Amino acid sequence: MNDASLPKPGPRSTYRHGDLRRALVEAGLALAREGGPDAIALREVTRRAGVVPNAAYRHFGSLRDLREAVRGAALAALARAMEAELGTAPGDGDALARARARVRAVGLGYLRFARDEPGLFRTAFAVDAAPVTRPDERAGPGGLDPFELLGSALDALVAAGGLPARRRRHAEYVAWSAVHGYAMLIVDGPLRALDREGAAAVAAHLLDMVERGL
Amino acid sequence: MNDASLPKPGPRSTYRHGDLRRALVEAGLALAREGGPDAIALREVTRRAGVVPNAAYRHFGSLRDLREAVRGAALAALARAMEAELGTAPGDGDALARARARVRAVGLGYLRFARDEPGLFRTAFAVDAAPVTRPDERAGPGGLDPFELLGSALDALVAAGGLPARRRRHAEYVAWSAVHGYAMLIVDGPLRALDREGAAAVAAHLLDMVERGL
DNA sequence: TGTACATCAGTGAACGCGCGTTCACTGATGTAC
DNA sequence: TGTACATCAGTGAACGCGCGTTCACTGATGTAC
Repeated sequence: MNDASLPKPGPRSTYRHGDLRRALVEAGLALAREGGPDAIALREVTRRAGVVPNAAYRHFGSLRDLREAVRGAALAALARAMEAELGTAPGDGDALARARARVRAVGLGYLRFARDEPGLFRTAFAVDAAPVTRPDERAGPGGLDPFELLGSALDALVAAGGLPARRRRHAEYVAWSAVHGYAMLIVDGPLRALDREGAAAVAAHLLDMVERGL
Repeated sequence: MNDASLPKPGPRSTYRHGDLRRALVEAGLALAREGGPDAIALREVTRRAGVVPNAAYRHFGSLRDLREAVRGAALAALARAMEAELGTAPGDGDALARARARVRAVGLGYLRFARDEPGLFRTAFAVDAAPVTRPDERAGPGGLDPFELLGSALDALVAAGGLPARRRRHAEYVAWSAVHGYAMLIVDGPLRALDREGAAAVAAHLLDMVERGL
């Protein structure tokens, strides 16, 4: 959070903060991690950043804008988790097997993030009347946001002959729905009670169904 | 809301309310319908019920309890929508076709409710640290809650030979996840932008996938 | 049938809280001369 | 290299708000005699 790029550690010695915008988003992420999207309060965020409440208004027009920035950062964290899982997908086998493995990895990364960071996951998909984030704010290191990562894995699957092109269009929404729903039920909902291995087994069945169903 | 069982219409003429508990839950449902679970505020609920704020404490121990009651009522409304859709499922064809149609109806009812009542839908699945509702509070007229309706449709599918018994266990979660995820993405999320017929087409594909994938 | 009384659902007033946002300010920083 | 100055990021104090919850109360209702 307070990384080495800030002028000095501890209580600020310089009058200016240095990188307050970033610090506010980081504090917002920490709150979201702990308590979900509703836990992001302007006063608490500035408190954690060691700054007076209205200082936030130099960087965000309103609480809403701050929340939106935090939401973008949560989406970027999700994208990062998906990319990490993609990185472990096997590179051997034929093109079709590799493409299938990548689609599966996208789903697994999504589910892993939901399980490990429920607060951030909920934040990433929080309702907000004006859901506009700058594309680069919600992308992972590869420059793609979570939805685009899925899209590109499906494109590769089509190219490898694993998915008829005419099914491509809805495939995106259908696959996403299945994985998203499971994530929600685990994170939020009635499936919270499932133990770790039960959850993993259901996840495997779910991804099987998506593969078969596409 | 104020139905004929209440002593008199308009401003209360009698000192006692008559059925305040019910009136509070109804007012909570109205708020949830308009603004989702977070819109359920004790003061606003009592205001709408025409009663002083602390009157609510005769019927609920805290705001949390009131919210939980409203959540149960939202689940019951969902169950009602699913039962309504089940009522339109074709009764002709062989047992297998009928069982399939019923599973599909369960999914369609769920999606229809999510589309028509997004606020109630979100309320029905709102996180709350102590998620305990009395079973009869969340059931539809048939006495089953939404999850049990799905379960019974799947049982019938197994009985009709449409689903291998060994797949029964996870089928519940897998099917639910797919439908729930789509509902969430439509209600809350990035798929809000889909128009009505696009949404219906994707829904059909999704249910196809579930049928095939099970 | 009439009266005294206990019950308890709803009243009225007040509490302290954290919130988002506003205003006029101040003083560290970087730039122009 | 040194000085005057404009900029603007963060300060300090205050606002009004709606919230959940508490307390002591009151008076309509139903019951016992």
